[in-house]
Amino acid sequence: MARPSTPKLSRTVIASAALRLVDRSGEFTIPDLARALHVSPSSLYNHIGSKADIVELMRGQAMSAVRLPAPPPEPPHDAGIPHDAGILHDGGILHDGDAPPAAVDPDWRSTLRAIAIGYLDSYARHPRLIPLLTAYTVRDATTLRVYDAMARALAAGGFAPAARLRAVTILDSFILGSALDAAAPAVVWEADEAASGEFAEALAAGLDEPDRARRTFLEGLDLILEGFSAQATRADDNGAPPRPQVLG
Amino acid sequence: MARPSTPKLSRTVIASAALRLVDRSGEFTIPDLARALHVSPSSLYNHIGSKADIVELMRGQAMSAVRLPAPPPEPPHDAGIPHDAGILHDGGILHDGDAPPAAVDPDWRSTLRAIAIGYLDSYARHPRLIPLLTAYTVRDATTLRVYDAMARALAAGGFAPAARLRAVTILDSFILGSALDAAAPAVVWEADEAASGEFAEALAAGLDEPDRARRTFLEGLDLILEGFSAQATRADDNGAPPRPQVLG
DNA sequence: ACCTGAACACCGTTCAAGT
DNA sequence: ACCTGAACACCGTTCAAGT
Repeated sequence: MARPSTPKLSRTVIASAALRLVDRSGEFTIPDLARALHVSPSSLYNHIGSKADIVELMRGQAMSAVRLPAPPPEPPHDAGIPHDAGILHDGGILHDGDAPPAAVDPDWRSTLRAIAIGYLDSYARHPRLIPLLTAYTVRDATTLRVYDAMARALAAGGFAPAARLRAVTILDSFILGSALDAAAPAVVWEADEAASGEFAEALAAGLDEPDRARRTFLEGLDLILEGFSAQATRADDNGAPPRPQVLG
Repeated sequence: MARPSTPKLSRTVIASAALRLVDRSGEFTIPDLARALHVSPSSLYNHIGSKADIVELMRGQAMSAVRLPAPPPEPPHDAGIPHDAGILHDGGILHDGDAPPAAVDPDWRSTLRAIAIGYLDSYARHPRLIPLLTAYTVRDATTLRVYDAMARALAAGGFAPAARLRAVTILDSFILGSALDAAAPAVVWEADEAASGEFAEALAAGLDEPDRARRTFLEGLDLILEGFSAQATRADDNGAPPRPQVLG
């Protein structure tokens, strides 16, 4: 049986099987993967170029679960579309009501927050994948979509391009770092190390709090978002006329 | 020449050579490492247990460069520290004052900032090492020292144990994430992907700003520290005696 | 176009043998 | 105690051969 009439493999099927192996054991090898797919190792190379390729496929699969607010419908430049698009609300700041041109999201902060949480949750669903992702630069289109959604929300909040890049980077760094922390408990406390001290005390008090990683993430996220709001307001006070601008 | 009178290897020498390989190429193999040390591969196993062992040694070596504020001189428990008992409560958890805050650091925020920057810089000196570190849980004593220094500064700022753990975790996550971002540019922008949009605009504006990664890190760090200060002040207002407040 | 088996270069680790 | 060479099981990748 050399070539089956209907292909046994596809990039999607390979990525799913690899992700299952990683979820279970934290790693995967080509022979393992081939075995899980009832296929010979060399068969995989009809669909992928290298093992690193498979890692990128897994990244895409994990990220495709992030739900994003609908991007603005790309209006032709004469459109006076009443903007209310699929934006998430959970009670935040309101900006004054004169309608500026581009993407208007009066609740940009809640939008940003929802994206960040969805982004973290996608990682959290596959904790053991995360270390594998850190070795490579992102080329995955799905992940870029997430970045773009964050950038859009920030633009709506008045962040100029350079400030926007810094803000996305700050969020991305914090999210990835938090995912790593959640994946492997950051520290193994070994009794003989130093059983006293302010950090030991902190560990004793908080380490087995249920949902610790996620609650800590939310606290940090809100700290950062609060800072962004302050930046936006400050730029506002400086008198940027129609739209608040956080300057580069 | 089986056993030389003076050993050719040591854990330190192995770690240094491995770190040099990683700095140069982003990876290391046992044969490569042996070659760099003019030694046979099997010789290494007289000093280390496994390849993962070497990674931990490299982590320790990288972290040993972090300069920390001197820890308090461990006073005997009758020491007459004038304790102004400014323990504050956090989220309803009341910490009574039977153990006075050991170190009174009126400038806890600057201290924390200095530690965080030193921590990031240690990573930044060995960017290609970072991905290798994410696969393992920290057991390295040097790294624990850094956590402890951060916890001490936070305690001086009035953070109760549980809040202290959350704050250390937030900082650690952000620092590691930032180091990863600095190590590999977070995104390769490929022209055919989507050459327009708010994120593309941001990349165009800011991607080749000199020192981008570090400046972005500092901005995020100050955002987080500002948030910590606000938390401390808020807890203060809830009825604890006033504490010195440092503005950044 | 897609699967297979054989083959290759390479890796991490072990171990008996040497001093 | 510490280095060596030989050996082992295993890995990622290639490729001619089959349909």
